Amino acid sequence: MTVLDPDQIAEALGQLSAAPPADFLDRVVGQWVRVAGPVGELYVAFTDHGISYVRTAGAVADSPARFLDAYRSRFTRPLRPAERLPAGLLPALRTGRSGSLRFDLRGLTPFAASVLDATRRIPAGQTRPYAWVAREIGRPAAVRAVGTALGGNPVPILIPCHRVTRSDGQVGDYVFGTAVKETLLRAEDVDLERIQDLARARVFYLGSDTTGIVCFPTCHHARRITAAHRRGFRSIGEAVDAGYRPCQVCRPGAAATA
DNA sequence: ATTCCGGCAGAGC
DNA sequence: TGCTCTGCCGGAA
Repeated sequence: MTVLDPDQIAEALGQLSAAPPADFLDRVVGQWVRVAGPVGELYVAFTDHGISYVRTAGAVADSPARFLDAYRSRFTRPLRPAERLPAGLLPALRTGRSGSLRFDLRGLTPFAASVLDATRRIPAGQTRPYAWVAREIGRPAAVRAVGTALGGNPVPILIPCHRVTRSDGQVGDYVFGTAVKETLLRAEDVDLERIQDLARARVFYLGSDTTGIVCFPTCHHARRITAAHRRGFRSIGEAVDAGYRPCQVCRPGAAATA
């Protein structure tokens, strides 16, 4: 075995510190930008893997310093100002469709990651219940845990947890408060009054008697049902008993086991 | 309508 | 480790 000379070691270390990889900074410290969003401005943090953290910048109290502090306490690392925006960020904010965005969601538990993955698939202008998310990810009884996971969504607005609402027709809670959740949904043309009117009548699903398909009220297909053929249901079981089957697009309930 | 528990994942101790 | 508590809920009473 060769014993290394201390001078050789020092020289080797010197070379290490003198020649870091060109992208070293990007790998260790993320960047942040402030951009216009649907509810005022947003702070957006990202790494070379994708967008990692989003907060609103609307309130006076939500200063850049507070954002940077919040980021540091959650990720235990700093941010530096970005030179340019993450690809696709502005179109995603404009359309509410974040399908092509890259996210850096390392650090989430597998459960939380699957919750966000299901949530991401809810189209703009539509809503799904917490219980729907739970069922989609194969944990139908983890309804409350879904709410907890969404409460920790590091990238709200972009991964649209505001589109997850309560089964009883109420919008439910939200990181930035129920009022902001309502504003976001109205901006996407969700008719909250109609949903609540239906809920008051104990209607949580809508079917078409011409197709025999039953949907969530905000499903793209439900919006096409003409009034004369529209029928409301209190539960999927009630709809199935009436000869309807759940829509395969919005998947409002377990498909009939033929 | 309201209230009350059950289910469950994760954080904190 | 294991135990306890809490939380963007749901459904039954």
